[in-house]
Amino acid sequence: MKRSAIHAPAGRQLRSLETRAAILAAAGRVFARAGLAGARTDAIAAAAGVNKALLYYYFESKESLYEAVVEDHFCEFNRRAMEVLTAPEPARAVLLRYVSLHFDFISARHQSAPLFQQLMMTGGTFLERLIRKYFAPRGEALGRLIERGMRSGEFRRADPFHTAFSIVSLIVFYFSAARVLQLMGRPDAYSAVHLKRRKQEVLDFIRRGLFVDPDAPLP
Amino acid sequence: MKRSAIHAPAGRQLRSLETRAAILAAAGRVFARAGLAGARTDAIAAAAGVNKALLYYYFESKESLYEAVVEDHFCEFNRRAMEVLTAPEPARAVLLRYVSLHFDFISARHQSAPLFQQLMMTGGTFLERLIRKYFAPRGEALGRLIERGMRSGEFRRADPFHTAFSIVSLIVFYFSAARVLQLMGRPDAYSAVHLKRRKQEVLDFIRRGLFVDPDAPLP
DNA sequence: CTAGAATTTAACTATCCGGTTAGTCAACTT
DNA sequence: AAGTTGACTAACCGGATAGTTAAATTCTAG
Repeated sequence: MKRSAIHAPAGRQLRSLETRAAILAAAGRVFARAGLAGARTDAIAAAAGVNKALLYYYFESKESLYEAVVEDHFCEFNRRAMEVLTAPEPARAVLLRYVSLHFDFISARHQSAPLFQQLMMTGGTFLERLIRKYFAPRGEALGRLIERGMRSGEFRRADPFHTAFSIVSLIVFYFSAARVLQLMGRPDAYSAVHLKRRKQEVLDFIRRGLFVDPDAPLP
Repeated sequence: MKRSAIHAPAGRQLRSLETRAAILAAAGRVFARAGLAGARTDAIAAAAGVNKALLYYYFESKESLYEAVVEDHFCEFNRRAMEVLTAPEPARAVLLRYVSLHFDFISARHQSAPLFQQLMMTGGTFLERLIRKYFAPRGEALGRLIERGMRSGEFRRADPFHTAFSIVSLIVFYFSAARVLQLMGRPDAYSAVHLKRRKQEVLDFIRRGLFVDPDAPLP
């Protein structure tokens, strides 16, 4: 009997999905380290523990593999981000929760930051598609949240777009510079202690920089 | 008669310097767009309007050409930065001037941000050397300035290292994301109008986020 | 158990690209 | 004027690398 689509995959089918996932994970690691141009397909295959030809069985080309890796990433993040950003609560609380989410998401996946950084410089139609599908909606939602906070008097008046940008900068840049930090004698940027401290600093800086009454407790 | 060293170069010598500079400039453009791995030596030669073999006449390898480009860049910036950072004036004023300098430096050279971004992910001994020579001294000078401001009561108390990091984030990230901005319908991130507005936002955000009395005029 | 589809592999190929070579030409030197 | 040197180029080389092929293996349906 042919296994129907509603059943959980098992046997060969499951194995195949696992292989695919292993390739994606390995590709993520390699692309994060070396970038699209610098990554070697042989290295990806080796890291996944499979033959190189398998890459081309599951994916069309090196580039489409790269795209799958990246899309995977942003898809999940955006789902969670949009949920948080559109919550009908005071803008201050929502913003801080969003910052926390974004920070934790990157913290939990060491490939996230380098992948994102590489991505921003690729250009081309793929980046364009990603932006339309993920960045733009999220950026606009964040912008609307900030505007709402300004109207309600929670945030000081400023350009919402640039404010959103500044917030993202504070979150993301730390991770982009992790390698530099390492060579500057801070080898464990991703350790729990340092992550906690950095997150606190970011939250404080944003509170101070944006909130009308930074020290008021959240409702 | 052999031309003595004190004379300005002329003739063949001058021409040679110009060629070298043309190669460096072209390489800067190509590396900024494509990264070290993505750049093609043929493309660099074509952009410089010279034969590819000339690259190897003036530089040892693609990589050493890349290093020359990058070092050139940071050398000049650091000279100016250290000057500003060590000025014996109120920390508030010095900090804002430093932010302004850094922002303007990147603004004036479109390759600066992508080059820097690429660099941060290369790793290896070259990055290590650059960090020791430029990043670390500058970072420490900035840290000391911030500590001074905290001691004098101009800045709120916080971790000086992370504070420095946040400040740099706010300055740099905007330029790193210029391509993304372009695809999000803000095509002219480097236009005078937008630069001015961004700079103002950064300065405001830093004042609010760090200064004890953000609205006090500078002495 | 077996036919045959799905999955995996070793070995191969075409192309790209960093780097080299051998030599030309114009500018300096004497 | 003759010789020397520095700047530059056309043409080439070979190793690296993305991508292919055809055969082997594994799994499942019947």
